[in-house]
Amino acid sequence: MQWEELGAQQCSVARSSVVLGDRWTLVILSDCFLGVRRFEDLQTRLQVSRTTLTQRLKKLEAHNVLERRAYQSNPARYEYRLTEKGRDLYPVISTLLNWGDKYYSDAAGPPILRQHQSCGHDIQPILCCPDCGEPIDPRQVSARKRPDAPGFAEVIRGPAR
Amino acid sequence: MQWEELGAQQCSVARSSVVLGDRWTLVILSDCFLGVRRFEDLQTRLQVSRTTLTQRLKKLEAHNVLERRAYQSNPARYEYRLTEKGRDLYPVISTLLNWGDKYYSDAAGPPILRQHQSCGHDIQPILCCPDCGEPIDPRQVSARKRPDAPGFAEVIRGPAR
DNA sequence: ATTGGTCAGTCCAAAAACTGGACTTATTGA
DNA sequence: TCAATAAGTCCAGTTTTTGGACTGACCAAT
Repeated sequence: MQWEELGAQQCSVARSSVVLGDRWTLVILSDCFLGVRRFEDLQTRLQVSRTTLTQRLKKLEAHNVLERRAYQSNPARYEYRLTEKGRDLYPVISTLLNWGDKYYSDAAGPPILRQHQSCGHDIQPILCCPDCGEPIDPRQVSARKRPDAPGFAEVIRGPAR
Repeated sequence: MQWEELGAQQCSVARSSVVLGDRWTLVILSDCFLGVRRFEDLQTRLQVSRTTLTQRLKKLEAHNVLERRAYQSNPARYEYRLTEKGRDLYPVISTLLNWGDKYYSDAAGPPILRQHQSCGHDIQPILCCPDCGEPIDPRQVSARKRPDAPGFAEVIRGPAR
């Protein structure tokens, strides 16, 4: 199966993977959330090859995750900014960061600290139910296929196996 | 930079990307969360090449995200189950699903529905502050380098630019 | 007793993606 | 005039991914 064909699948994760599923995209976006906007900065910080970085930025722009914008002319220079669609990836990056912090940080703790301005604490955001407000326990969430959805998602997890 | 070298970086997202950052891993894990456990099922559902699926499963096992377990002998047959570390990826997959649902689902709505058993609603989990309980607005979260952390994360986003 | 099916892979050659590094173009500051 | 900065492009070599055929052990039906 080719890269783009994956997007035709009846699964939102598969469709998202067309844009996000490679070695670099998530780290690039993570840097974007830290405020890094320029080609040179990204390249230096991430040590990604220039070719690959160019391709990723083009792809993210094509998918409306980043916006390429001139910050000067003569010579024209561009920076990359998160769009609304891009900013909506914050929960993904943030939970990924939590996971990496838990399993891959050294004894001294996570390399990046996040502070919630509203309450002042250093936090690792957690997943909650928007209806009842309780923290989500994965075993309390059952998945099922939307009745009229096409495709064969026959195996669907019920509650708390 | 080589695949594994990326893991040496001072960034939890970079380290996570060593395991998760490719075309297939996230969709494979997504299927695991739906209860799919067997090689043939994954291959048929995802249409991934057998070679790649083998490699991904081996990698996920090596990184302790999945556990390979015999469910019969003669002939030996194996299934793949999420470990605790794997289950801890639920928030990542779940927020990714939210994003895909928002930007890539058709008019009829998301292909997979998730129901919170505790309160009975179909939900899309949201990110909350574990301290004050409020939903997270990314602009209310500032990131900074842990003071003694090595590496050069010079550009760090302050609050609400 | 043979045939066909299931399952978890392995093996291969071709195609696609990624790599480091040199190069380009236009400007500014020393 | 020389060096530096910035956002890329270009190239040839390496690494990954691909589809599809194949394997080996069993089972169930003819």
